Amino acid sequence: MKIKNKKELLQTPKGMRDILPHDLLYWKAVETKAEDIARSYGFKPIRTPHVEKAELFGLTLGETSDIVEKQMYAFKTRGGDALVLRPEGTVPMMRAYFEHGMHTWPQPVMLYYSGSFFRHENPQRGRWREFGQFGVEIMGEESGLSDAYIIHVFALILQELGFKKFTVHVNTLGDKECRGEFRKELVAYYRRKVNSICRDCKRRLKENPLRLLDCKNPMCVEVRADAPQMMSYACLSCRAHFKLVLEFLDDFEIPYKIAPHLVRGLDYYSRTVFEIFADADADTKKEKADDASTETGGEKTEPQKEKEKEKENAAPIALAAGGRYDYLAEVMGDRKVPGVGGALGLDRIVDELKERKIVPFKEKAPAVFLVQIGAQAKRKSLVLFEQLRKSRFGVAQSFSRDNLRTQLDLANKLGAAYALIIGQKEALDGTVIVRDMGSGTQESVYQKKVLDHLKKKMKNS
RNA sequence: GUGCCUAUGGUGUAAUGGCUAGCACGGUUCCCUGUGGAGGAAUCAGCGAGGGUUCGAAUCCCUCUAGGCACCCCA
Repeated sequence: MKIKNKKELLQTPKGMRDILPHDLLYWKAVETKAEDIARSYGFKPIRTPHVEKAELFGLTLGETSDIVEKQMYAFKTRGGDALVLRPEGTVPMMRAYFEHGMHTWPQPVMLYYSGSFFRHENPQRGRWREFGQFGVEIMGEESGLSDAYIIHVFALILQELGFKKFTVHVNTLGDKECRGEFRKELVAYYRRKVNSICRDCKRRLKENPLRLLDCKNPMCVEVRADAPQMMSYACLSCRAHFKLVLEFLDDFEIPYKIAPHLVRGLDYYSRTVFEIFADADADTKKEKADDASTETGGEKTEPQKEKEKEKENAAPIALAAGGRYDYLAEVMGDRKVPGVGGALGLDRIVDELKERKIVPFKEKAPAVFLVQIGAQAKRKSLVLFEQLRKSRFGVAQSFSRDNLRTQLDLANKLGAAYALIIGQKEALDGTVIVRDMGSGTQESVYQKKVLDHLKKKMKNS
């Protein structure tokens, strides 16, 4: 691989991106909200390495799964260890559970994490090669309450972030026995219909039959209508479990929909699986309509129209997803550890928030802007800066500038309530000019008294 | 990995194959080291890369690269 030009060198690798200051404020706000809620529901934070042993995922996700075969960032260390960038969060959690003997902790163990995960695939809407996930896990608890609890936490996070409407799609995959039964029937059914399904589905029939159910090809959708449903094959205990989950969801007043075709390909999944979609927001739709009506036609360029079309036709993207994984632990260790968990897709949530013009943080304008002219004044105002900051004032400054106009201009742009001006004269006689940026009125105050003076002013306003 | 579409300053955009690639926002400096929100001036900065067609290419063609969307897949 040759670097053909410098521009290419100055670009993030494919599917990777910088999160710039403005966007990072969104990220932080989302993470903070998620963290607050997770904490208040009893989850404890954990951080695991970005790198794990390659075999860990091979073992748990299946050597032949797409993820393991094609989508992992894998490399060998100088010592010859085969490592990978973590492609997901649940397996490392379970690894940590075993490594640190968490079965001796009070059960269930409830953890949350936030960080980057890596998947080497072609990027598209809401899918990056490095992506952020906030996840919660409940390990060591079999009851359907924990499934609903997890869903509730995610729903609450989305709600408090400002998503007015969302829907939880939920389904049960049964356990090893009843799912096996179901899968057999499903395969048998599709074998009979093999001539009416798409080519991909013919492949799925052999490799991953559960996936037959979520093919979008119209032909296959038709075939699916009469396909056997998991619910009819679920054993008594799985049914009871699912019923319990739904009852709790009712209690939590979470809008859910049973999605009989929602499946997971991996073997370690069992029983509950869910995905959460934000509904098209009424406000956003209205705004779009307004946009359209103000455009008296023909003014938008073709590419713009194309872009809008793309957006409108875009399939809804899951903001959160997860499920129960009662069989994961058995594959990894010598102990059965039931578990349930899921993750929020941070990239997608930030995208959706911006799309809906929801701003989950307050941009704080500084209360005070320090303006200084001349070397001596700079020293004085640095001292003042420290005092103000310690007293928890929002302070801004621009010590690299000397021009008074420029500094006031900046103070104005930042939206500071007051400008404190120290020049040669003030530096000498120990005063400071307090300028009200709203009214333009100013008064001269002794530097020693300026703190109290400002406190009073802020109180009154 | 496959298919379709796209690529012009930092951002958003304009230019029947033909003048020095235009405009808006932005950055910096100045008008103006002692008073911001308004002006004015200067300045920064671009045709993704390579090749071809042509007297002449931002524009047409090919390759590459990157991006978007979808497929695959989604732990």
